[in-house]
Amino acid sequence: MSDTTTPSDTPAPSRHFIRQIIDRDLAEGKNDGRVITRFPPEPNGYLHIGHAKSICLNFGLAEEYGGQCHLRYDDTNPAAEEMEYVEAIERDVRWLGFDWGKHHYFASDYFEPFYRYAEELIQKGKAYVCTLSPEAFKEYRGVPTRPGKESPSRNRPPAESLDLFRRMRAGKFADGQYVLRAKIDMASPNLHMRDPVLYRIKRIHHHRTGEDWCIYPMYDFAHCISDAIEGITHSICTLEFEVHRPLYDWILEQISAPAHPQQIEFARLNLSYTVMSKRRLLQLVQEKHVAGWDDPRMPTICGMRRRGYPPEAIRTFCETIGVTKYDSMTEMELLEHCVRENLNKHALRRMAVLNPLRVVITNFPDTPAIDVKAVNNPEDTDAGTRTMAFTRELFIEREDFAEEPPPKFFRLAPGKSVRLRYAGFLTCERVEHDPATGDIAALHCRWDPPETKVKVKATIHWVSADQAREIEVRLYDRLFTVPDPMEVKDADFKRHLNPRSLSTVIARAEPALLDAAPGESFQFERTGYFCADMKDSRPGAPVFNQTAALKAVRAKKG
RNA sequence: UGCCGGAUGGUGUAAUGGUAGCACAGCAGACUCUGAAUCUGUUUGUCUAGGUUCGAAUCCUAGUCCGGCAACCA
Repeated sequence: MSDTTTPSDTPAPSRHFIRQIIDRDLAEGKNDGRVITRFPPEPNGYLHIGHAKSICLNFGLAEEYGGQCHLRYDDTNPAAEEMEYVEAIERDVRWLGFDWGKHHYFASDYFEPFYRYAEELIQKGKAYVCTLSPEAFKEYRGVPTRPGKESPSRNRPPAESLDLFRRMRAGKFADGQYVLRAKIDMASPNLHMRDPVLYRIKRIHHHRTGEDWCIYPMYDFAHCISDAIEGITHSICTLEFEVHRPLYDWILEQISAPAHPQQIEFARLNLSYTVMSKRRLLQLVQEKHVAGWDDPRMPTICGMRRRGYPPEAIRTFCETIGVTKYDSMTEMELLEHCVRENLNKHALRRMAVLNPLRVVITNFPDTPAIDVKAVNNPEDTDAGTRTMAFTRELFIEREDFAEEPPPKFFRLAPGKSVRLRYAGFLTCERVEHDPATGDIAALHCRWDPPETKVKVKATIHWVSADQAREIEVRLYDRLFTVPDPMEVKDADFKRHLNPRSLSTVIARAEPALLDAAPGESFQFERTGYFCADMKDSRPGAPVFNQTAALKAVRAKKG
């Protein structure tokens, strides 16, 4: 993919708090000046725009400081993890414009080291095999305001725990029968320090290690060690892991870890009019509220790709929103602004009429057609021009005509004139109604060539009725009707689903649009940005997804 | 009633003891063969109360409010 980002696309990077931490570390000579980050998705769902923020942060920081960013799958719980997701994640990260080079890892690659570190912990008396039932475990843990109780297993001699742990690995016990726990402090005000579970028994097929293991490490145990093994310097995660940091540090202090990375937390992205959790997105897919993970209405990376959002625009957005430590809700308008800003510069202009109204030119010259020259992109002279056939019968947008125009209506009305983009002027002489329905069936108009001096306040787009071809166009509105579908806890977010988030129309398009390559973006003049769908387009028969509408002042002013 | 974190216009952010700035959104205007884009102007802000200081968004104290934490999830 070409990098079309120009300096003006990208705001001057703010020295957000993570950059400041790294600057300070570098100044102090920490980590021998290395900056190694990682993006650690769990392969149990598709990536969304919130992940894009993390990807841009981690890969961006590595790039910026001449370091390295590892792509690592946090695949320590095989319950919902699948290779399908692994492949989708790679495609999405690459499409966003980032490259992990040879640094492509799986936490499951470290199952053996994890196990050895667990044994080390047991031998040091810092971990024990606990035989409490899950119910008892919960009760012993206590609540935030009350300390927990120590498990009877807590003082089990290391040798005995070691034996038990080895038998856990060997499959001698039932799922959930025993767990390995860290021996920390049952009275800690931080629940995560109350002898947290390190390993559990789960006989589940793992997407990479198959049936090799029946015990799997927990996130807290696996993540810090993975970071240490890979020599990560700055382990950047979201705010909810803040309370896990003492445990991250505790584990690395107890074992003979090769390094001790620094965990730094930032606020995850919230975007208005959508939801941002894999669980809820999965629900939308499974319950068929959308057509799949890559439905263009989804906030997933693949959905946005299909929608026609350029990766550069997403990266600009991620830089623009900044990085902080407090929860916020970013307005969808900002993302759309970044998308339009990019597409305005790069998308070729074409004409398509979404809701056609027939126009018959009463004084058309005695010729089948007149060739008119149209500019492909006024923002980019290199994009050249094209020729369009202007004919006696046209289609114009139904909303560009008003039989009884409201005040400040600039477009066509009985007796009024309007400019046709690149093709002279139209003056409405007669309105033809459908005798049965009374609907406007056609307009009979006088035409004046471009060189005529006609005073008009608007220019409208058009297509030749003979030459235009029918194309399927999908128009999108926001997925939800409210800015924060999750605002009311425990309520069903799906009740805010917008029933009109998708509408399909058959539009009339200028012939040049038929050649659109899947994934290619255009501006339909005066209408919006549209992208030829990558899945449903056929050669010569593209299907267009609306990427974003043009800002429509006319809606307000009549 | 516990612990951790946080609070700057409508929204997202910057300013790290020295003129509260930028972007989005809004509004108004200019320009325009896209009512787009572009350009110009503009409304709106430091959670509260004390304190330190010549000077506080920034430091201190107390309070208020918000978020996270009680999976053998990540």
